[in-house]
Amino acid sequence: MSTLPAYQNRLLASLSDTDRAWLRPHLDPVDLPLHTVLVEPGRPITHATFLEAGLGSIIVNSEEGGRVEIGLFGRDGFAGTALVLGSDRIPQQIFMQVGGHGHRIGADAFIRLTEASASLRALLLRYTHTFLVQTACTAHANASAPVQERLARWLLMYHDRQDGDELSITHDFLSMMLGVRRTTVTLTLQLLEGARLIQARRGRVIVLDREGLEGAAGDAYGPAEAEYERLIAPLRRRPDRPGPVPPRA
Amino acid sequence: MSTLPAYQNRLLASLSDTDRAWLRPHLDPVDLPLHTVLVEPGRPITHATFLEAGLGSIIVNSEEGGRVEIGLFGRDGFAGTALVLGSDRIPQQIFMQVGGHGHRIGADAFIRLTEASASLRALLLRYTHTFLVQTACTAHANASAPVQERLARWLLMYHDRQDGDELSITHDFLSMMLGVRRTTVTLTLQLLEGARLIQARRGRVIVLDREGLEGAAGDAYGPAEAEYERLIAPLRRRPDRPGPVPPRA
DNA sequence: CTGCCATTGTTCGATTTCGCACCGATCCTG
DNA sequence: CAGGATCGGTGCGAAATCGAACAATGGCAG
Repeated sequence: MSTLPAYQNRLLASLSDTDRAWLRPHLDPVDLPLHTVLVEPGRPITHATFLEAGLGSIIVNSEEGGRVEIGLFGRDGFAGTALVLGSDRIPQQIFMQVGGHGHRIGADAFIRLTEASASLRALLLRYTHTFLVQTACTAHANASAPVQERLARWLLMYHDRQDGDELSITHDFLSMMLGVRRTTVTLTLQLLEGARLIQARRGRVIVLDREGLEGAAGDAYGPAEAEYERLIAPLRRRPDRPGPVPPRA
Repeated sequence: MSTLPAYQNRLLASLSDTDRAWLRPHLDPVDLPLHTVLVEPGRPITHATFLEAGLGSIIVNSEEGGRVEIGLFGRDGFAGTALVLGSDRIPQQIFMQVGGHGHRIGADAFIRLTEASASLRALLLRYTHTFLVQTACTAHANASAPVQERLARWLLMYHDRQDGDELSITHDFLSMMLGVRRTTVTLTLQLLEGARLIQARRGRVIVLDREGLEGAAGDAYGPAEAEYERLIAPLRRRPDRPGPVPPRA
């Protein structure tokens, strides 16, 4: 390997050497602490941001104070898909739900590069497609899946994009993301815990049985992830090398 | 005017003369009766289809038989956005929810043309962006809006894309689209009728008070439509010439 | 060590929506 | 115009979820 560390971001890692070398000088490393706002609703998007670590949420801020998440991404994607689609803004907000870091590029330069390189554009558009499918799955889940399935799906999506099996989240936060009451989240987490699928700790959730969770998530989990793996790259870290906390068999 | 009738389809009508002339020889007129399937889930997309009249639905066919609509389009859009994003298939189904007709173009030729003309591609991508926003609004509505708001929103989206104020739909169909029971639809329609916003007839709904409906739809209706008008063209027919049934003031 | 505060757990009634059953009304077709 | 299918309306009890209040817990700061 070279001294240049490989990108953790799946998109940057999937680029051709040519595209990557071309893009690299424009990418600024950026620290992204918890709650950093990447895109403000209705305001011009200033940067495209590729995550190396952490999680970003796309949320709708309804006027009555209700906030609902409609999509989520980590090192599998980036913030600013609208720029590739030819819009300089979106009506939703994107913020860091789990702190991390990444690389960003100014909107103007980003647009110029995507217009100039068909292969770069194609990759980012394929990612946008998978994100559209994810949003469609969210709409599907919200319409017909009970809270337990939605919650399981959400935990899986988080788990897909993080190392290890410990997820940092509070019930309160989950209740906002899913658009349900906090006490419903508490109750539902207890159900999942009773089924030995997870373990709940203060401020965190530990995934015990991933396959079980997938079963509990219903069919709203899966299509978007399959689409990502079909069109981009493996979503999760290959489990060939067990993580730092191997399950006691 | 020339003898060539103007396209009713907003996208085709928005094209530059050059793009339109270039695209025209590839467009085949196609009749699209009720329930015609435009895109089969998981199968290669064969055509891009631009509607001139009628309505298409993107739906998720879950395994338990539950079908939920995640988006809808009429002469404002087209079926096959995934082709522009670089995917040859989608996990959802697209079918005609209201019969009509349109123009279609084979997938291969369509991809070639969109890759060759940046202006054509840009328009179609902007449309894709508005559709993504629509899907996001659907996810939002499904998560937090009561049935009444979702129903009002759905009627408005239909109304936006049809001439006149009479919408052809059955309670049964609405219940599938919204993912609720039929009797809930019946009940909710009665509420809207009681508020003088609509009039329900067998197999149809007549919009009486559009502004009132917009009020009843909550904030999940609006953002997607505003985005369309900002980036593409007016969505509804201009109300400067009243329709065939002017309201009795 | 101690006190504060975010987080979690529990309870209760109210409300929405579900799931099913049944019946009447309307429309289409032969 | 008669049959048959579709569509709309109604009435239950059951389940999920809501909304609000309150207690218990754990972690961090002073």
